[in-house]
Amino acid sequence: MLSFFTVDCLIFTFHEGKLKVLLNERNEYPYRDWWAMPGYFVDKQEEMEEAVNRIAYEHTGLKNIYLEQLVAMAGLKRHPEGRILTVAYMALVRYDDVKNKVKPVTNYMRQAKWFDVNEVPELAFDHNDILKLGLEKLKRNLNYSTASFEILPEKFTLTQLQQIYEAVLGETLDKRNFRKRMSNLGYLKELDEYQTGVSYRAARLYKLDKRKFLKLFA
Amino acid sequence: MLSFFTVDCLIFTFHEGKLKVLLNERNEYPYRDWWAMPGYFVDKQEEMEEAVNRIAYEHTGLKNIYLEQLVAMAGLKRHPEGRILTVAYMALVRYDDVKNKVKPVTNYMRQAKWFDVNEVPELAFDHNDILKLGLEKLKRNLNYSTASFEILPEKFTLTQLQQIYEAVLGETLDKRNFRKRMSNLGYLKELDEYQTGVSYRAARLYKLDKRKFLKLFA
DNA sequence: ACAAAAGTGTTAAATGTACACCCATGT
DNA sequence: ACATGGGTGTACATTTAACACTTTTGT
Repeated sequence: MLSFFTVDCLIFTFHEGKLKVLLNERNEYPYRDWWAMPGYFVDKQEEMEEAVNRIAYEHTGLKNIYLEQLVAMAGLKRHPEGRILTVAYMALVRYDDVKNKVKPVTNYMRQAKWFDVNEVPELAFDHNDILKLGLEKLKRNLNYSTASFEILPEKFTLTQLQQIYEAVLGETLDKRNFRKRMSNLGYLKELDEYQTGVSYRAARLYKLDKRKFLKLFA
Repeated sequence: MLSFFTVDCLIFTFHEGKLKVLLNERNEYPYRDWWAMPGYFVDKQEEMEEAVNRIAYEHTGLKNIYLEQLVAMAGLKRHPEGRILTVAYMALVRYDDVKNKVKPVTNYMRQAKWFDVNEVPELAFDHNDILKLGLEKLKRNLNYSTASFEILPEKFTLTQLQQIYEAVLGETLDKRNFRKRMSNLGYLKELDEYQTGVSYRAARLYKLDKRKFLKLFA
C-alpha cells in the first residue's frame, strides 16, 4: 500500500578524480525516458528511513548505505499528477565497493549510471534543484564530516583526498599546505603501504583514524 | 481543503538576555492542553511556503517573518491518528517588533507564549526533537548568517550581541576578544547613539551593515 | 633518459587567546 | 559614595598563505 509521499536519494561517489552522482533512467510515467534521482513512494506502514534504504536498493542495487536527510520539496507543480511531496536524502559511497553493482532490481528504472556532477542533464521533477542543494551541503560540511572518507577507498592517497576537496569546493588547493593541514588534524593514519599499478612513483596510503576523528568532534 | 501533511514553525527571539521560543497551548485534539510549536495542515492548493506563513500568522499573530526549512519528520508514531508528515521551518524575530502581538487568531490554539529555550516543557508530537535540531542548526550557522541580527533590535549593544552568542553556543565568551573579533569582521556599523533608560553607563549602539555582510559571503 | 606524480620547509601575515583595570552614569 | 555594566591593550601562540625544487618509479 503506497503512501502519499516519496523519497529521493542523492548518491555521490568519487572516481578517477571526479565527483559523481548516481542517476536512473526512468522506465515509468511521468518522465519516462528521463534521468532522475532514484526515488519512489514510501509504503503506508513503513518508516521513512527504511523506505529510503529499500528504494535506494531497488533502484540501484546498493545496500547498507548511510543516507542523511537533505530537504523536503512540495511544490504544487513539481509532479505532473499534482503535488507529491518528496523528502530527499543524501549518501556517499565508495566507488570500489559498488562499481559493478549499480543495476536496478525493479523495472521502474531502466538503468542506473554515474554522472560527473558537472555533466548532469536536465532531470525529472525538481531533481536539478535537489542536486544543487546537495552539493552545497557537501561543501558546507566538508571540514566537519567524514564525507570525504566515506567516498574514498578505505586506503587512499593524499592526492585523492585533495582531489575531493578540490571537486567539492570547486577550487584548486596548494599541495604542501593541504598536506600540512591534514597531518595537523591528527586523524589520518599513515600506513606502511603504497599504491600499486601506477607508472610513476607510488604514493603512500592513509586511513581515517575514526576514533581520533570522533574524539575531536564530540 | 486540507492536504495530508502539516508544517510546524520554530520561532525564536531574544529578550532580557535569553533565547526564547514561541509555543502554543493547543485547544484541539490530539494533544489538547499541551504546548506545541505553531503548526497545522497545508491546504491542497497552497504552496508550502505560503502555508507556513499563513499558519505562523494564524497561530501567533506574527506576519512577514522569514521562515527557513529545517527538517521533515515522518515517524509512523509521531501523530496518534496515524502518520502525518510534517515539515518544520525555523524563524528568528525581534522581540520589540512582536512583543504585544503574539496572540492566535484561530481558536485551534488557546494562547501563544515565549519560553526560555532551557525551560521548555514536554511538547506535543515530536516537537522536542525538532527544537533540538533547530538549536543545533542555529549553533552551526551562527558565524555565517545574519541570525543574531534578525533576533536583536535593529540597533543593539555589543553586550546584547555577545549574549546571543553565549546563549546559542552555551558558553561564556571573553568580552575584549569578542569585541575585537566583531570589529574585525567589518560589518558592524558603529552609531553615534547610546542606550537609554539604564541606571549605569549607557552603551553605544551598533547596526548590521548588510551591504558589507553580503559582500563578505557572496 | 624521460614522463609523471610524490614528497618536502620556510617565512610572513593574520588570527585567536589569555588576562585586569579604570570609566561613566544613575541612584 | 556606591553599584552596575561599559569600554579598553598587550603579549604570546596558533593558523594560514605564498611559494619551487628534488625524488622515485615505470616505461
